[in-house]
Amino acid sequence: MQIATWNVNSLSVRLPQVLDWLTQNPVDVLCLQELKLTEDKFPFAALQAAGYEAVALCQKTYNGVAILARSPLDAVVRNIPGFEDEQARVIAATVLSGAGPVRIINGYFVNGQAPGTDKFAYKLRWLAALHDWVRTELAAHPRLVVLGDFNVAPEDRDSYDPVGLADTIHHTREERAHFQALLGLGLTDAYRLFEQPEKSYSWWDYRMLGFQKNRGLRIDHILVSEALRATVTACVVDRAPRKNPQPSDHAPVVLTLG
DNA sequence: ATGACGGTGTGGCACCGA
Repeated sequence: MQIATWNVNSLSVRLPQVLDWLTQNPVDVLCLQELKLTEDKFPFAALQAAGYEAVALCQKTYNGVAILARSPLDAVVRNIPGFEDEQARVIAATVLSGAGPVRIINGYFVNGQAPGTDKFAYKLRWLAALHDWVRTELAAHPRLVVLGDFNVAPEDRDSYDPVGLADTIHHTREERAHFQALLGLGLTDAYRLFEQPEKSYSWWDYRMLGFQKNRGLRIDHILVSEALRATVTACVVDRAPRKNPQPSDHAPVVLTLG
């Protein structure tokens, strides 16, 4: 079973690339972030023609998340229960697999702009609410995957310039503590279960030849619960779509379960 | 210190992302 995450930075613009990628990478589940469209514009028909059902939480212009799957999606939850939020950032669903159901929580985590801003305070509140909700989800669904654009570089090796960017957004102690708190619930960063290339990232700035110079951050993550951990056989970043014309600034991350 | 690039909206630029 393969489960992938990809921040597409506008599904309207990137739909042809998503369909092309799915043809080359027929994963069982693809989780998308930054759809930037309303539900009436969501391409349900095109995805269904490609073999995928979809559930989405949409918002005009900003945010928006979706789960695409080859098998039926069940028990859908939109946003964090009990956390008032005007922004469309989370969708959860259960997918069936041969080995049993897998619970998926797909998040477009708050960016946070800069420490000290209202947006940063919102990011920390949002992360705290997510943590509490993930604990209850994990209790109900032992086979759990939490994935998406976390907007956190968990460690110095996840940043092209950990010294120059120390204590700036994605690199702060508070954000990293929240990431560690998620791991503390019994989740594992699947990417780090394996030897990976040095300086491997999932996002590169559009400006200043960021991708060509590999000035990036690893901020897109896939966390797996204890019950799934032993079944993980691979986790990779697929840099190929970042080389497309008109690419998203993020690359997909792909998890393989044995 | 700033902006660089790209997407969206009802625009002639501003806002946002990371």
